[in-house]
Amino acid sequence: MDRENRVSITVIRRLPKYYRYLGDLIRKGINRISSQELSKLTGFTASQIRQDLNNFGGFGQQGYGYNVEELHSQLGKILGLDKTYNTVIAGAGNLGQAVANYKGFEEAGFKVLAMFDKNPKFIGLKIRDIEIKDVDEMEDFIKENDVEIGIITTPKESAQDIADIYIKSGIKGIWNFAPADLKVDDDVVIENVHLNESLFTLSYFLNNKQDYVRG
Amino acid sequence: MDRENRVSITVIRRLPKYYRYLGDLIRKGINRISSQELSKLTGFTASQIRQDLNNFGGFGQQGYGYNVEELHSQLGKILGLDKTYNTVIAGAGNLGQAVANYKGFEEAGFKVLAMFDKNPKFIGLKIRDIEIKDVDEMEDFIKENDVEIGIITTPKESAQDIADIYIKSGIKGIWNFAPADLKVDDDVVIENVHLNESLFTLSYFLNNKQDYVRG
DNA sequence: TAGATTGTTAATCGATTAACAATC
DNA sequence: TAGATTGTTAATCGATTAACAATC
Repeated sequence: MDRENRVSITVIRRLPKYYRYLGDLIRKGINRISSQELSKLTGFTASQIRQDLNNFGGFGQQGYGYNVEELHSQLGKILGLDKTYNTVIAGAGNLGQAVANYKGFEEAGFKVLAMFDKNPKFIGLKIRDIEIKDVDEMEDFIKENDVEIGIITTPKESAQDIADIYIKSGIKGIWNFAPADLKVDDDVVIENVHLNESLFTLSYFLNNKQDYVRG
Repeated sequence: MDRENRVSITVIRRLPKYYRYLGDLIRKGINRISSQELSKLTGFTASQIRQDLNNFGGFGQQGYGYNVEELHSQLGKILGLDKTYNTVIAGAGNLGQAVANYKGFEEAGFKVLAMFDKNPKFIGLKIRDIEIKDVDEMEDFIKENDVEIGIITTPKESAQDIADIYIKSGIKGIWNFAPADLKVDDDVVIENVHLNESLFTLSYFLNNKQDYVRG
């Protein structure tokens, strides 16, 4: 797949939502769904859903719809959730601990091997069975343990330094919670969780909801 | 501003980023910036930046650019950051504690008055000076304390119940961290932070980066 | 004034919606 | 078979980019 036919980011960002609802349906024992029913669940139009899915193949069947389990599994593969990833967390404060404690990530295949911090009060502690180590050991640890994803839950002042260590260590995917835009090599993927921006957006809509309600 | 000329959500979601960079510039003592320089910082095109800002007024000056402090202040007003908000957090686990501990939110005007949980092991504890109370007291507390924003950091199973209490108590803005889409009245604004979806998106791009790099 | 840069219109591009033939 | 629903093309809509006159 070259640039010409790569799938747009807006489509990709809808896939996890399909995946989540399909997982819910499996748990409810439902094994068939139409684009129209999926539309009701997700809020995307049926047309959009069919378009989105057809970027990756014809998963449906005319007159029937989609097999829930099959589609869930296909989307899992597309999203790369059919394998496991070794991750580390830099920043052992509450946010780092929250991520480390969240079992949903491990169930989805994202295993936190270790956490790192520079504050001695954290070093040596354990979150579940995950040890908090000195950040000075991070580079070696990543190289020795096949770590693919680096998570950043430090204050923004340290975020770029951590990113630099991650990249030097060979990490290609960074999940960044610090409110900063990190500079990284072209072949490194960054996904930002900018909580400030999210909160400020809420604030905007709270103050302007009359313009958007029933619009 | 009616439906016809309301500003699109894609524009709104860029505003916090402008706001953040302008704050950085103020701290650096820079008091003037052109759309082109702001483009370099943010990654949006200069044309887009001028279009975005002109949705709200002509903040610039031909031949000069934008006054940093003035633009920052205007964007702050637009985003509703020129006032303060009372908030509460439902869910006193790590994520709730992380939000409660994050001083950046308070500096931006979002004050956490209390946290609520149903687990007795949390009730009575304090995060900074924020008390964790029994969720049964939540409705009364919200009504008595002018709470405008409700934050949800519970597991997904409780999220809808919490949202229902929030709405019953008169809250109009919900910041939801649970991996669920909440059903709320039309006049209630929800901003979701879906960490799963973010992580899965990272996973997709990590597995398909060859298609997107240098694209 | 001359140079710079905005505000704004027009052109382009991309994403969403509508429609329907294909087909299970 | 008849009914249902996909896959896919065409039409529409909206967002981004380009261009330039206005103006500081």
